[in-house]
Amino acid sequence: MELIQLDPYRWEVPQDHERGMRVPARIYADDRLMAAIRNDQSLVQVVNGATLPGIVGASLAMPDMHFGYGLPIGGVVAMDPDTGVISPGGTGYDINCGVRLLRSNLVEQDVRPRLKTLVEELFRRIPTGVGSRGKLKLSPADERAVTLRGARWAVQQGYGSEADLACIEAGGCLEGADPDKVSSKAFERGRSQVGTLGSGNHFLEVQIVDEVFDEHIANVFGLFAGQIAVLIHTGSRGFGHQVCTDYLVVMERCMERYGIQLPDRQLACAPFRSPEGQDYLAAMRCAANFAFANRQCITAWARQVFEQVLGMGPRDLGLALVYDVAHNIVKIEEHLVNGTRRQLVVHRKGATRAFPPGHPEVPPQYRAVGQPTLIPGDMGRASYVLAGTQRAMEETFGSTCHGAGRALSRHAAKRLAKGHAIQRELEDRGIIVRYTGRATLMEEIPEAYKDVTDVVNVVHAAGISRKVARLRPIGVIKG
DNA sequence: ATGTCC
Repeated sequence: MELIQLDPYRWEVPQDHERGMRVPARIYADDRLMAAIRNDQSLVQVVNGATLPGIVGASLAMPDMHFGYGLPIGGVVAMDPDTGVISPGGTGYDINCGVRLLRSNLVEQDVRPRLKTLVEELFRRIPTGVGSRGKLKLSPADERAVTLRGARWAVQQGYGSEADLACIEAGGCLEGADPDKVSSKAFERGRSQVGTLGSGNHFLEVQIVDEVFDEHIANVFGLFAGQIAVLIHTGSRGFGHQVCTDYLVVMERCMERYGIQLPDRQLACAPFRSPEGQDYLAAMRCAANFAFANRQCITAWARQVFEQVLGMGPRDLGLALVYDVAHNIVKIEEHLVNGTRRQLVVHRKGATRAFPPGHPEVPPQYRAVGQPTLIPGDMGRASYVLAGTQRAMEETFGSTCHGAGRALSRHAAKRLAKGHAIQRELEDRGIIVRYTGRATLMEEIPEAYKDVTDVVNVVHAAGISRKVARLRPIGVIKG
């Protein structure tokens, strides 16, 4: 297909009517990242996204893009609510997979002597792995409350504070969730999974702020070089997975009736205003709220572990929430399209909201500098804190990348990891790792990922977010 | 990502 380089960081596949494209596809990458993308199936997927009814602007892909279900991971598509569709594959299986960052009053020498104990206690207290079950015993009524109230439910149970809620995307609770649109099977799978980490690239890391790129914004976010921080990466576990599974079936059944034809059945979708579309939206919001509550509970336990292991009180620790972002979600947002304010159905799938300075949805304490945007990398290299920009608002519906992005398939990663003592190799570099699944650790070997620094440099240079700080892991727990 | 095939 035709792929035109617009500038050093932007590429376009022009609208091709024969392919059914309604808009162009646009990809953010430099030459090196594009070399990996060019012959990848994910390029076909971002082009396929351009065929979705009602799509506005362009089908977008971030530099961490890689192959996913239907749309690439790293994709952003925005639809007109009156003429467009909503697509479960445009959000992904792990609804509201996301990340939250806690800052602290600590520096490395405060934790290094107790680091092994700290990581072991975090691992003991926070359930990890596929099928992991938490210590919370929820009644069906409790679980419904989780889906309606999100992180607020967790705070009301004593897990964290009101101050935390102010530092979560959407306040940790999406309006319009309807548990009656969620299957009993999803509720059964989720019942024991609030407050669990899961598997794959999900993790809790103890990190050090390794380099500050923007002193002013870092200061506003409460970050400084040498500081200890905690990054928590998890989602809606089996609950969201089941919601996605259920609604893919619903959409596949109704697409023909709505006269929707697409190049890939994995893009299954329904008109946004249809009953099926609205039901998915309400169920997706339940799963998003489940994930916000999940991260909130884990946060409370992480704080307790720090207090016990370091023998410090909460005020001295200062483990305050910097921010919590969703990576896989559908949001109804207002955007300027060719000079006109419009409500749009924004699908972010492996992409992060990056709202600019002055945006009303950025918490007041950060509003002058833009929304904190959290980019987890692999467990051996780094993660980043970025800030949202006006250019993101103008070009990417206020979105940026979400992580390093896989360079190797899980199978290829396992093959590469054979013969590596991953845990020991990381420990030799001062990174303590505790994990549940050996196979997962192999799939997550740092070399399986693109270098998150390359990805972040592209979104920074393209102007769709601004580099604030780099963090490096010293303690990791994984599923 | 996921009770990694009910």
